[in-house]
Parts: sequence; C-alpha cells; structure tokens
Amino acid sequence: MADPLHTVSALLEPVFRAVTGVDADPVVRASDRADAQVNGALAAAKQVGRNPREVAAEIVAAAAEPLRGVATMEIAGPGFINLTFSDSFVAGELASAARDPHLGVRPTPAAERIIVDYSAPNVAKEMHVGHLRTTIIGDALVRMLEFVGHEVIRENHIGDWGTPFGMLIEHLLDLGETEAANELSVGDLDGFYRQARVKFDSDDEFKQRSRLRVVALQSGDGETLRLWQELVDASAAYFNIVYRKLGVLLTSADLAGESSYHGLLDEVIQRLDRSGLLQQSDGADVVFAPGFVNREGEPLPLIVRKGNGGFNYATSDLACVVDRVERLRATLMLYVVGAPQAQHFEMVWKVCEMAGWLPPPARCVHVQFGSVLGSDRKMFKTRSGDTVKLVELIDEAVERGIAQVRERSPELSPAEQDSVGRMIGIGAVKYADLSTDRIKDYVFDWDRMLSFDGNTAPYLQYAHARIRSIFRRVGVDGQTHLGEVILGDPKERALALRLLGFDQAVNESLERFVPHRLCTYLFDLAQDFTGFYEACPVLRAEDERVRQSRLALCDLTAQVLDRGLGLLGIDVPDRM
RNA sequence: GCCCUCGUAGCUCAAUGGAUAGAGCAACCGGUUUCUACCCGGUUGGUUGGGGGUUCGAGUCCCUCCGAGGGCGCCA
Repeated sequence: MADPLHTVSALLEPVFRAVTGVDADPVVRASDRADAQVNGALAAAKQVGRNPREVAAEIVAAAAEPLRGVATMEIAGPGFINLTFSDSFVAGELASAARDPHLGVRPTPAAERIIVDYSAPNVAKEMHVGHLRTTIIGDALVRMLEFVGHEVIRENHIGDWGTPFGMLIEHLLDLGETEAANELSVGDLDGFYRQARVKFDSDDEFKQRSRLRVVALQSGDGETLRLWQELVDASAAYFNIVYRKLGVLLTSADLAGESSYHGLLDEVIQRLDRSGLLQQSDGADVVFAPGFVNREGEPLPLIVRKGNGGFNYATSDLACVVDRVERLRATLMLYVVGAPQAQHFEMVWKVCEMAGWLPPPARCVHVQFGSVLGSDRKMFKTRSGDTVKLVELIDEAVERGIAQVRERSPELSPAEQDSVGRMIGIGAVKYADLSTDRIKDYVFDWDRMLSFDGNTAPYLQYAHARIRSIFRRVGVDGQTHLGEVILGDPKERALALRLLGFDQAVNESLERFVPHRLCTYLFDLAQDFTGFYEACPVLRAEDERVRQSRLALCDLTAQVLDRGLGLLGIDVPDRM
C-alpha cells in the first residue's frame, strides 16, 4: 500500500533472487540524493562473490519491467541504486491513501492480542512525575497498536496489596470512614499515607494493630476486605481524575492491581516446586536463574516466598505472566516501566521460560525509559526539593498553555482560549516526553516544550490550524470534491512523498515500540508542509486544477497531522 | 567488585551496518509580512568521549579505557 519503500522492496525481492540466486534483502531506504536508494546489491554481490556494480547493473536491467511506471533507476558509487518515483505512481498512491480511513497505514499482517502494562500508581499514594513517562508512552503505544489492527488489553498494575495496607486500613478506622473518604477524594493521598506512616513508626499499639490487620487482609477477612476496597476505590477515583486531565485512555476497567493475582500465588509456588525449580536459600523459597550473580559473585536467586512465608513482587509478577498467557491468551506483553527494573524483569521472565510459562510466540518486552531531569540534569524536583505531584504538573501545563493562547490569540473567545490552551499545554508535555528516544533521560523544560518553534507539539498543532484556516476560507470541510494531485512544484512533490511515509513511520515506531519515530516524522511533515505553503499558493492558484490539487494536499496533510498526533494522545485544535 | 543503560554541533536531540553524520534552538545574514510572521531561506558550527578490532562499508557490531546514571537476596 502506501509506503513506496515497502512497495518497491516487494517488487525487487524476486529480481534480487533471480539475479543473485540467493534470497537477499534489497535494503530499500530513504535517501538524500534520490527519492529512495537500494543498498542491497553490495551485500548480495559480496555474498555470491561478484562485482557489486555488475550485480547492480543486472538488477537494474531485470527490474526495468517490474518497476515500469513506478520508478526509474540509476547506479551510483560502488553499487548503490538510486530510485526516482514516477509522478503518476506517487499521485496514484496518494489518491489511495486519501481514500483509506487509515491514511495509507498498512494493517499488521499478524494481529496479536497484546497486553500493555502501564502507569501503575500505588493506592493511597500520590501520583508523581515518576508516573508521567509510563502513562504517556504506554498510552501512545496502545493507540498505535490498535490503529494497525492489534487487539490491545490495557492493564494498570496498581500497587493495591502488601504490608502497608495494614497501617492504611487502621488509619482509615482511626479517622473514621467518612472523614477518610473526604480526605482521599480531594486527592490528599500523600497526607493520608504520611500520617499512617508516622503513627506506625511512633505508636507501638498502632503498629501492632496494623500487623494484625495485614494478617486479616491476607486471610480474606470480610470486614477488612471491605475497608481495603474503600481505600482502593477512593484512590482509583483520584487516578481517574488525573487520567482525564491528562487525556489518557485508562479507566477503572483497566485496573489489574497486584491483588488480582493473590489467588494465583500459591499455585505459582506449587508449580515451581513440582517442576523442580524451587530451592531453599536462607529460609526463603527461591529460584536460581542462570546468569545472575550478586555482589559476591555467587548465584543470585529470585525470591518467590520470603522467609516469613509472605509473597513479594516477584511472586506477583510471575503470577501476572501466567494470567496473561494462560487466561487472557496474550502473545505479547509490553511492560512500560522505568529502566531501573530491567534486571528484575529479566529474572522473572527467565524463570517463566524455565517453568514453561512463556511458550512461543508468547513473549515479554520491557519498554523501558529514562528519567525526567530538571535543568540541573538531576531528577526533576520542585524548587524546594520535593517530588513533583503529577496533578500539579498537569495543572501547570494547562495554565501555561492557556496563558500562551490568551497572549497570542486575543481574538478567540475565552472559552476557546481555555480549550485550545489545554490542548497546547497537555500536548506540549506529552510531545516533549514522546519525541526523544525513550531509553534516554530527558530534561524537562517548560519554555522549550511550549515553544511554537522547533520540534514541539504547539508547532505541529499550529501547522494543522493553518491548514484548517484555509478550508474555513474556502468554505469546504475538506475531503469533498478534491481532485487528483498534480506534482508540478518540487515542494509539492516533497510533501506528497512525505505524506506517503506515514505508513512507514507508524510501523517503524511499533517495531521497537519507540514513539519518537512517529514524532520525528510528523515534524518533518510539518516542515515540508510549510515549505510547500510558502512556495505554492493554494487559494490563489492560477489554475483551478492546481488549486484543487493543492487543496487535496492540504487536506491529506491536515488529516495525517491530526491522526498522527492523535496516535500520540495529543489533541489538535482547529484554530489557534 | 559485578551487571545494565547512556555519551553525537554552544544547547536540546535525530540518524532499521550504507554514499558527504542531520534537525531544531541560540548566533549571524536575508526574505515575505491580506491563503495565520506562532513563517521561510541561507551562513557559522563535528576527531560521533579516547583507543583498538570486525566489515567492501561503523555513530551503529565486538574488545578496552574514561565519564555520567542506574541495578546488585527477602521494599515495590
């Protein structure tokens, strides 16, 4: 379909086979010296021990017919083949992309059921800046995966189980349930947690009650469970407020907290025992996964049951895999979790493999990411050194976005300023997070992310708004009676080719689960559009056919920007 | 001590083993300023942390050193 590189590659594969006698990847890539370049002749020639230019020449000769009407070829350098697409091919592909609800993006050839595990805040604890990246990246991946046709199950693995709940429930009782509910509903989760902690550390009687309460919770005491559920519900309600403000897909229906796996924990231990993997070490039940050592160079165990008989997060994570593979029948599990947990997950998944709980094609992928840093390049904190509350960060983003719009667009109504400002502020935060390689740390900088210049959300949103403005003037709502595209000007051609690249951008992003590839593409698209916009009058075009053609380019560009940013979870205003 | 990740222009970042390492910001020069100037074009700027190796070809793969961050048994 849309991606010309993909189309050409498919056409060249049999040619490569015919010429070289082996299966060789044509290696079709974007190029800065032609529309595309074919690099595969060099490697193929090497493989069969022939002269690369000679092989390239044979390929060009043999490909003339298959590529007729698609592209012309030229050999360059040691054996590169430069491709120039024919205008009619580009126009035809563009027309089919414009008719396609997916704008030319190929659906996945192998749809899977995919779990995306992201966000994962803790019950009765404030969401903070540490939850920003997992929530934003996970949400973007969900949207992209669904777009190409996968069945996605969102799972919010909230921390809703464990020893802290003894003290939290006792504190709830001390406060009185009504009072506690009030406190939690206004979002003062940290205050609640801190008070409980203080009492736990200073009051022996409270500490004793808390311990008994943990036992009651784990043994399934009805009243205790009811109180626990109150805490969970109050926190979930608060999380939902934050999610709505941030504009992510997560709802209460996606909650799959640690408590969900409670019933599976015993079974996990039993299964490990039966398969002979379980061992004792210092009083704990453990599994030794090969390849992991501790400080002393001795084998490092994965502890699945503590010396006191309790389970820990490793047990829960093991159960989680079992649940996702055996009950939900997922084949791909994405864990959108920070880089520091890499070793933990490696160990857990290694044990799952040893136990036979990850039969191919089922597999887990750690979609890890770096930290959010302040301008001092240290962990992002408030001026006073405190952890930044997520909700405060979101509110500030909205405030700053609205302030921008008020200053720049006084002609908009106050309501519209608020609405647009919200999109700009939230979009800026999301885009700043998504637009760099997730594995790296990034520096949080309000001024840069909110700038209308450069690789930012506001710049892309603005490019879209400019296009919508054209259609408002012409009184057409896009997509209606738009004619065939004529590629007269080089800028028109560049924009057309870029539009066809949406397909590759989305699919490439998903190959490695890196949203920044899509961001880079959208930025390039916006740049190509402004180049076109400067050089090619649309409404003032002399020829009506040219005018219609340019309107068609504008329309498709707006759609790709809208859809592309939408896949990143970023809203796009029609005017700003 | 061992393991993992990162190191690219003054700054922030790109670059599925391919040709001359690209953008944006900043700086400087210039343009248009009634299809949104919230713009566009150009110039300056690099030993891709250092050194070896593999390869026809390395920012990318391997080894080593330096630097930064993180992890390393009963928290999650």
